[in-house]
Amino acid sequence: MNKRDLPSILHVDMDAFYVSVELLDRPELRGKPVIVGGAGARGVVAAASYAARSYGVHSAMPSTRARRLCPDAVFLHGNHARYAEVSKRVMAIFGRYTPEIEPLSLDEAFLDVAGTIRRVGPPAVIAREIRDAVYAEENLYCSVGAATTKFLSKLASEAAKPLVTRQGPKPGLGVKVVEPGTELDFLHPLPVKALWGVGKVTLEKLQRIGVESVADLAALPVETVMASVGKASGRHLHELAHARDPRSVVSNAATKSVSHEETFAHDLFERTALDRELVRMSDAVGSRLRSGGIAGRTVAIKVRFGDFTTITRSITVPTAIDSGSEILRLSKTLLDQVDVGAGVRLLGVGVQSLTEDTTRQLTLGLDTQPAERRTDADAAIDSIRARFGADAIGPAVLATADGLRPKQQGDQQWGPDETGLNE
DNA sequence: TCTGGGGTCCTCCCACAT
DNA sequence: TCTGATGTGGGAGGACCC
Repeated sequence: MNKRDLPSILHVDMDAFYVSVELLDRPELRGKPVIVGGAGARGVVAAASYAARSYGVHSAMPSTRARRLCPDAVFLHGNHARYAEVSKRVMAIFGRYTPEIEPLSLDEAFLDVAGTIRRVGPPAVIAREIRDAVYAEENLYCSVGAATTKFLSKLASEAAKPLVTRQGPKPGLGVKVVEPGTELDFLHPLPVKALWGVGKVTLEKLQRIGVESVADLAALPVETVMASVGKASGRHLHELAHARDPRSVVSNAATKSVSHEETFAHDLFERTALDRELVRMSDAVGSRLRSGGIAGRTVAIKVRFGDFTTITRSITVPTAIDSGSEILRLSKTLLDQVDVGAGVRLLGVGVQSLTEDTTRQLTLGLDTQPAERRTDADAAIDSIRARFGADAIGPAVLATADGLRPKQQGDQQWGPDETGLNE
């Protein structure tokens, strides 16, 4: 039997992951509406407990709106490092069943268990065992979908989730298997929005040609769909609507970009203030590149103004860089081209066109400091941070006002916190 | 309603080389 | 030598995902 005759692709999705991890440390909040996210005026909801969801609160919702919908909700700032640590242990549990793991985020992953069936049993049994193991070892629930393709398994895990009702949450299936031969019966009644890649804009385009359900989309000629939403998306969505998805589970996918961006509690108008933020962000991006053993040739900045219009500017250099000072210099050059007089709401720095070759760094004729010395300096910074912690050393320009702590991933994941919560 | 952060992928446009 | 077609890479913006 061909291995794809079995629903051997699993999608495992942790239930309300961030909130559930918080509840491990604060069991007194169980059953209550709890929201993890930015509590400030510009914050958003990262995760909501099922009790909070029954008030209509959902992730990506502005925190101000969530507070209006659910005034009694407990807001927690969140702890990215803690979630990453728990996630690592959960992924290790998956690893006992298959080496073919493709994490999508901290709280979900695809697993290819075709090679596990002989040892453990059919995919439904493997899914149940994984779910039980995660609960037994981490006291966390997850939902598991199993199907012959990636996107069907993802939809299946969604179907296995707890139900949100006005009366409160109801337990879900926990495990949902889409048996081969029943794919279209499962898929076609779903709203077209359920397809991966259909967001607000694409949904509106599809609705204009009369598409509401996946079945509607499948019934159209592919040319009609392509004319509506574009060639690549149209062909892709039409294939998905027929349950065709040849993508396989990719473990160890290479990172394609590293970036750091931040929304400020209040718009910044002064170039000096923006330059200080660039120093922090460039330092953070460089540090993350070096810790991952990668470097990149394209440096990009992102600027969002007070009216929410957003621009990006980028520059590509001949040789890959991973040094904070190099990234800073290029990002400053890019910011020079932007009129920031209108006030900046968000600033970001990123590096793309990544490669693992970090052996050579050139000065590119733009710097007065020899590249070799700068690379040595970066190495020294990295080793001091590794030994004494992230606060131990940092750019001198930041030392007076904000201490030395460099920006780290997840520091301000869900918007600026100006409320003093969790202080 | 008033919109975070970190990513990936797609599309369009332009410049340049062949 | 000039011109158009074509391919490619960079830059920018946008949609979408968690």
